[in-house]
Amino acid sequence: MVSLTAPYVSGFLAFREVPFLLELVQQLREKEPGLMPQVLLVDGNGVLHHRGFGVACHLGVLTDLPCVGVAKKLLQVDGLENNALHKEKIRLLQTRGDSFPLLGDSGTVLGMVSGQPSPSLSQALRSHDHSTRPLYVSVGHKMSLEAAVRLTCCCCKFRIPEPVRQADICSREHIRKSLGLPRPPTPRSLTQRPVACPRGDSGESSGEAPSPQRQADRTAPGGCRSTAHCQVG
DNA sequence: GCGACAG
DNA sequence: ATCTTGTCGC
Repeated sequence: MVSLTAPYVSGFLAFREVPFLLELVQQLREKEPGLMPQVLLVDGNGVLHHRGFGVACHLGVLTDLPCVGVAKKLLQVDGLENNALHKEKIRLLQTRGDSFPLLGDSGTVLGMVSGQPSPSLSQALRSHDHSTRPLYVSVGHKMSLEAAVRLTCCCCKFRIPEPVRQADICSREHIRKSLGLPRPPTPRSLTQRPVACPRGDSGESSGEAPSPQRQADRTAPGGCRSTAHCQVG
């Protein structure tokens, strides 16, 4: 468990979370090199950012590991808007793996919107609610957007990629056990969790979702939680 | 009051 | 992020 001090400010997520994620990767390098992931799925954006350098880029450069930015909401930058047209494109995504590029005013493809990862989920939501939300995938470091989208999609059992989802679940559980239920008077709890996946030769590559390996949770003023996950191809 | 808002 | 409301599926 760690304690964050920097507040969350849109556009500056990396300054709040990268220090701790980087430390975890470094600890893994020296203590469990065999568990070093080949790629990290980061809960946030890569080049889909105000300055073209989101948290996934930061972590990638500092760790020298391939990174993918996976956001749940569109960061409206470079002219990109979560407007009616955008929503219509999302609505047209029909099957698992369907996606469309996010082309900014600058002419740069900043990322891809990935459709319903789960067939069952998409069908259920489509029949009753068109609000099924996509994932916003962007390049973080050392990987093409196409590969990033494919990898992300392959990690999805449900909407959120399993490495990210498990880190989320585990960190919440950790906080629940150590701090108990959050109380209104006290600062909100915030967590952060990186997940590591073993390389193919380890017993884990049984074709299943990468299991969460490590997590670092931290509480801070204004708490929040973020995750960096790693996944093996 | 309204729009924005990665986590 | 967190919270609330509503709906469907298991």
